[in-house]
Amino acid sequence: MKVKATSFDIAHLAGVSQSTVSRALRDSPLVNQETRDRVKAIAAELNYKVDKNASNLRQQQSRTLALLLFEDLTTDDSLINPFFLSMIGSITKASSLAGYDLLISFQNMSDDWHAEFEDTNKADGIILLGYGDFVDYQDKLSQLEEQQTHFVRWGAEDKNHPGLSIGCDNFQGGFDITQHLISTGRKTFAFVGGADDHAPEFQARYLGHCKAISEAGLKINKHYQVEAFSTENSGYDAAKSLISQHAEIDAICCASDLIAIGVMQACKDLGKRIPDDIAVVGYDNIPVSRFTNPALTTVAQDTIRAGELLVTSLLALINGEQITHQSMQVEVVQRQSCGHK
Amino acid sequence: MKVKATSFDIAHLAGVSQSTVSRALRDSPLVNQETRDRVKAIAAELNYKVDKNASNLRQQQSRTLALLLFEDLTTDDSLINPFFLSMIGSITKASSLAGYDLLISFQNMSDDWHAEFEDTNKADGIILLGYGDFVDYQDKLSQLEEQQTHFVRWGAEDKNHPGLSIGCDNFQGGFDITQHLISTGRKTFAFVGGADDHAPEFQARYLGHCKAISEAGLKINKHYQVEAFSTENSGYDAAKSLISQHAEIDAICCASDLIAIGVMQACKDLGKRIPDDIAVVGYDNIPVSRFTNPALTTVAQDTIRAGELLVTSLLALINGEQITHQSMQVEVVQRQSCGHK
DNA sequence: CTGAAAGCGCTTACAG
DNA sequence: CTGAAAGCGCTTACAG
Repeated sequence: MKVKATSFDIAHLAGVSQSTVSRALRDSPLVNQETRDRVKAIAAELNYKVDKNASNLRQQQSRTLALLLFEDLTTDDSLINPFFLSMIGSITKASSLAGYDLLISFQNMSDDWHAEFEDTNKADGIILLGYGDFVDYQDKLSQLEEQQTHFVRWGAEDKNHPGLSIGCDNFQGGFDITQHLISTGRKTFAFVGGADDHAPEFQARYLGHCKAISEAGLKINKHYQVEAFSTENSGYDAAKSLISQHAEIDAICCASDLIAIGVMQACKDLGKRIPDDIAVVGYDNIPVSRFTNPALTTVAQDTIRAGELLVTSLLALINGEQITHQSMQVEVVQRQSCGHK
Repeated sequence: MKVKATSFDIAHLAGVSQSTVSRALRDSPLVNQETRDRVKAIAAELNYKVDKNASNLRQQQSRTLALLLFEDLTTDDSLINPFFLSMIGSITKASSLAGYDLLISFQNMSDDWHAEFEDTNKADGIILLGYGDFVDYQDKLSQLEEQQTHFVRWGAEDKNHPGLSIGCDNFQGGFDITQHLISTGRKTFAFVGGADDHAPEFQARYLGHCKAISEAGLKINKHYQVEAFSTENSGYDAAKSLISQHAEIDAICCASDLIAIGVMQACKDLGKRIPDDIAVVGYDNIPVSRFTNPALTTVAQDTIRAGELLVTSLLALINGEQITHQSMQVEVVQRQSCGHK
């Protein structure tokens, strides 16, 4: 087994006290420059690294953030929503930039709530990501708040929901893309994705969608909204029955790109041409959306920015600053699936 | 600020010593059952959680694994290969099952090598994931080995490469899928994806591909192999020039599904029908491969199993057991892009 | 500018 | 079965 050097070993070799070693390594101005250099040189030579457990224990902080991902919909690991994966990437990057490590944990709603990361001093704060069932969620959030855990959540704001959330303007996104569809002459709109309060993000997109329709003087038909959670399969199944029952639909707004990919497949299997017979649009602008056939028109959320915002807000919270809900802009990305030329 | 209970607080309330509290909480048989229950009850009431920093420091272990992801190809966060995302999922699951937390870090090859996770006692071992440039990689691996860091790597085995690796049989995968293509009557094969020793996984797939071709008595044409790294764009660009120069090609094997998606797009843009004019097959069986149009024939790697294997092997290594390279089986998944009916 | 000392909150030999 | 004590490896007031 390898035996690690401690600050005492360095002190011994440098002929100074251990406290001086500790100060030198942390670049304390209290230490003579020459001493500092000498200590650092020896530390480098011994391949010395500060023991984080000791340092964290002493400082009562971990310089670590925990990212909890919820995805109750499925037990299949491969179905992680690519949008969240982008978020994982940007969150990881943002926390590393801030000098924090990132613990990650996938959880089912049904799981024991693993949010003891902060309680055990393994993390200074928690980021929550996921479109799990929001109603179940609520309780757990309250619990976190009660324990005075520092956390931020990606998602819709909700007056009566505890904690801080950062999210995109889902209502606006649903509105914008639907308006775009209307401007290209579509008349009969369907929406695939849950629109109840169990999935507030999807609901907001749906409400924006509806607003655009009524503003245009078109009719909203309740039967044209069908439930789906964010997987290709779920979208496929939902669209198949929807379209076969309602041949008059000429545009489908999907609550996510994953759903849209399934919906497009269903259209093809039913002999509907996209976009000639029917327009299909998504939401998220996941990487593959440019490569579907036809390329998917969708709503982009800036995941880079989102990751940064999540991390900086959480850090602010940890530092005791006052933070409020933030809503980010969205943008319609026009491709071919809507018939846009 | 919340003030956390310590084991001393519990000791006080339970009327026992702090050492007894510690033992009781760890379910030591040394402690009287009744005392144990009482201590636990009080701990639960105070919402007490063992301080991991203190506990880890004392035990000189962290019960944490670090997952390092390399992806040098791009600075765009959204382009994380979905295959790796599946792996992240299964690794997270496997480590949580083993009672370990998971630190995650995306790194560029150019980065300072962050593998001090183990040196700082933040992690007991490291899992390396990524198809970065293997030649650069090599040095860093040697360094890890020198420092006696515990690590396992996802990927091809390489005689002269340091450390333990777990991977799928890429050669066999390349062989099997090419053979399948041959059996459907294709004659002129191209391969899109790097085939040099900078990307040994891709290379192995290519070599398997070549073996199948020569075994069938067909001709291998060097010009039909073009470089690409694992993104849709890269595949698209590679295929566009390949196909326009060599109209005779009737089958393209891609080193990854992402590449294949780009290749399919290029085929379409050039007016080639898939699979009628040209067959396209991928590698990885990422979730979206079922939803491309036509659905992509590909090679499946069992990511669930891979994640488990990676974690259990690493833990064995940490426990000082002797471990050797493991190669997992692959399986051809037949869909429509190869012309299979 | 430097050192001796206390203490972060645990776990675990050691003694009874 | 239980307690007093040492110690994991740091950081940082305190004193000089």
